[in-house]
Amino acid sequence: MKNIMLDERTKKVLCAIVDSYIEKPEPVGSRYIMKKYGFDVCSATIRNIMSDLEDEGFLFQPHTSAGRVPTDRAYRFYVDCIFKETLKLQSAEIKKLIESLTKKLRKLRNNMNSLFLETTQSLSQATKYLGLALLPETDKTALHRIDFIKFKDDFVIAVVVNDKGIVKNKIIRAYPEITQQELNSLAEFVNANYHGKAFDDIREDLFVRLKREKLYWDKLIAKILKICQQALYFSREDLYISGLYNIMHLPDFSHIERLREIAKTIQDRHLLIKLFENISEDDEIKIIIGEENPFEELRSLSIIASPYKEKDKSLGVIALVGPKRMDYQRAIMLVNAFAKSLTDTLSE
Amino acid sequence: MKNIMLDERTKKVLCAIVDSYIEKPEPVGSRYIMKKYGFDVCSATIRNIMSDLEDEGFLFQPHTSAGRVPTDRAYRFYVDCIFKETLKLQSAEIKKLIESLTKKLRKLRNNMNSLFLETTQSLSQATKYLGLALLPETDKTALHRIDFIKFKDDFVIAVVVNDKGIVKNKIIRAYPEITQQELNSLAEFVNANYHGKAFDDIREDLFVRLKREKLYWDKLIAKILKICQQALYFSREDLYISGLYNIMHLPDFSHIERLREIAKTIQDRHLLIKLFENISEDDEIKIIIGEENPFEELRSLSIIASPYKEKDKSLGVIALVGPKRMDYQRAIMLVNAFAKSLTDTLSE
DNA sequence: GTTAGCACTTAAATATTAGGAGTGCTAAAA
DNA sequence: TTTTAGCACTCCTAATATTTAAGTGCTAAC
Repeated sequence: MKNIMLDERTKKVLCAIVDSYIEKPEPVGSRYIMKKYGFDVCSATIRNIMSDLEDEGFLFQPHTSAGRVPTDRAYRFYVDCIFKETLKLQSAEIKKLIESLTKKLRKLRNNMNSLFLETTQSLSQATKYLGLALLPETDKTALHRIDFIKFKDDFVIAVVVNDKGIVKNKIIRAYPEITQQELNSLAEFVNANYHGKAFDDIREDLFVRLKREKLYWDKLIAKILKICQQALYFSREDLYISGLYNIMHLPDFSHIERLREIAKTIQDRHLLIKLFENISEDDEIKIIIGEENPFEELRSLSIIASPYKEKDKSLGVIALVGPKRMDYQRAIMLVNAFAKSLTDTLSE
Repeated sequence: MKNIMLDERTKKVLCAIVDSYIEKPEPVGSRYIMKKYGFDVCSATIRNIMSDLEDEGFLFQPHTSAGRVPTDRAYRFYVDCIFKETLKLQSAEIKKLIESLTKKLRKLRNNMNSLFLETTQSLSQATKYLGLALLPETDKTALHRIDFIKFKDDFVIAVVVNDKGIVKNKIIRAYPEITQQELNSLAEFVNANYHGKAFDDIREDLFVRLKREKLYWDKLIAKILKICQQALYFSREDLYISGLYNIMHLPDFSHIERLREIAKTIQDRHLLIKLFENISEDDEIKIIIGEENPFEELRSLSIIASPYKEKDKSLGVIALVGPKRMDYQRAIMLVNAFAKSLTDTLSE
C-alpha cells in the first residue's frame, strides 16, 4: 500500500491515537483525543479525521459505536514519525539503566555466555518484553585454538575456542585408523598457522594447504580433510531468550492463545535465528511490525532488533520481541542504547 | 496425617473418584460414580461413603451442592494403590513408543546433548506434560581428557571432556605468568595420570600428588592448584526442559496464573536441579504430589522422576512435571520405561 | 446398613435491562 | 469550504433477574 500524503493535523491525530492506545489498550474516542492531546478543534472534527484515517487503512473500528484501534499500518506510520528523534533521546531512567548495564558487562567481558545472558535479562527486565540476543557468528570471529580429541574409536570431538572465548564443540564420526597422536599434529598445525585468523579465511586456505603440503599424514589426507571441514563449520544456534515470565504479565498476552504463539516462537528458535541472521548484516536498528514479518508465525508480534559490533564489524543481534501494541519509543531507545553498550564493551 | 484404614469398598470408591477426576476435571457426583464404575449399591450409599472420605481429608467439596474433588491426599492414596501394579503393566502403545525411542537413542549414543533432548521431547510429546532430564553429574563420570587454553593474558579456559563425550568448559581467572607451554604440561600430566578416572578421585588425588611431585612448575604450584581446583569442579546445571507448548494445551493450565507458575519454574531451574539431585541417588521412581514437595513454589504441581543409570551406577534423572491432576498411571509407565530405555542405551 | 424419596443449595447458563461511550449525520456558523 | 453544535442511533458492558440442572443431605422405610 503506497503512502498517502497526510496533512500535519491528521498526522498528529494519528500519532495521538497510537500513543493513547499504546498507553491503554482500549479503542480511542474522538473526544478523548481532543481533550487529552489538547487539540483546538471540536470532537466532530477529530471524528471526521478519524473517519478519513479509517478509509486509508490506518484505523479500525471494532464495532460501529466504538472508538478506533490502530492497524499495523498506523504503528508503522507512528514509528517512522518518532524514529529519528527517538534515537537522539535518552531519558534519565534509561541513562541510569545503561550505566549500570555497562558496568556489569565490563566485568563479564571475558565470559560471553554470561555477558549475553545478562544483556537479555536486563532488556526484558526493563521492558517486560522478551529480550533476545544472537551470539557472534563463529564465522565472523577468529580462531583462538582448536583441539581434536579422539573419542571411543570412531569419533572425534573437535573443540574450538574463538577469539571471544566462546567454546564450541562438535562430535564428528571419524575413522578408527586415526590416532590421537595424528590428531594432535593436525591441531598443532592448524593452531600454528591459523591462530587469530578468521574462520572464513581458514576454511578457504586450510584445504588447499593441507592438500599441497600433505605432510606426513599422507594416507589419511581425505579423512582429515573431512574432519576439518566439519570442525570448522558451525551453524548458528546460540540464541538467548529471556523474559517469558515477564511477558506473561502484559495485558496483550492475557489470553492463552497469544501465549501459545509466544511459546511456539521460543520453541522454534530457528525462525528467529533466520530472521536475525539477515538483520545482523544491517547497520541500524530494524523494526518489524506485525504483518511486515516475513515469517507468518511471527506476524502477531513486533520486533525491534539492532546489530552489535566489535569496532566496525557487526557480530550479532540483540532484540526485543513484544506485542504490536508496544511502547516503541522506549523499546527503540533501550535496544539502541543496549546495543551501543554491548558494542563498546566488545570493542574495548 | 496418619493413614486411616479404609475398607475395600471405600478404597474402590476413592480410586474411582480420582480416576474420574483425572479423566475429566469436574467435581464427581455419587450417581456418576455408581453408574460409570458399576457399583452395586445406590447413589445414597456412595454419598455416605463420600461424606466419610471428605471427613478423612481425601475429598473436597467446592460448594455444598457440588460433587467432590480429590485432595492431594487422595492422589497419594491412589498412586500408592496403583503403583506396584503399574510398573508391571505396559500397553501396546507404550511398547511401541519405547521401541521407537530406543532406536533413536541408540543412534545418538555418542551425542549426549541430542540424546537427552530427544528423551525430554519424546516424554513431553507422549504425555503433554513437561519432560525433563538432568544430565549425568560430572562427578559421577570419568575424565576423558582435559585441556587448558590460555586466553587473553589473565584467563585460562579449561575444557573437560568426560567419558560420556560431554564437553564442559570453564573460564578461570588466572595469572599472566603462566604460559601456554606450562598449561600444556599440566594437561599432559593430568591426562596421562587420570584418563578414565572418576572426577571425585581425581580431585582427591591430584592435589596431593601435585604438591608431592612438584615437577618443574615449582614456583607456580599454588596458582596451578587453584586452576585445577576450579577446572575439576562443575556444578550441576544441565537440565533439559521440553514441552512448554504442549503443557499449554492442558485444561489445568488454561488460567494464566497457572502458566506463570510454570514459566517461573522453568526460569528458576536451580530449584528443579536441587530437587533432582537428591532423587538421582534413589533407586526407584519417585512421585511427588503437590503439597509433598519440599519446595513451596512447586506445590501446585506433581512430579514423576526416575533415575537412569549406567550399569548399576545412577547418573541422573528424567522426569515429568505436570498438574496434580495427572494421569499417574500413564506417566509412571512412561517415565519408568523411558528410564529403562535410557539406562539400556547408556549401559550397552 | 441400605435404599427411595424429596427438599434444598448452588453454580452456571440464559435473558433482561439499564447505562454509557462513541459514532454519524444534519444544519448552521465561521 | 471547513468547522461546530446538536441529536438520534448503535452496540457494548455491566448489573440484575430467571431458569436450569446437578448434586447433596436428610428422613423414614426396607
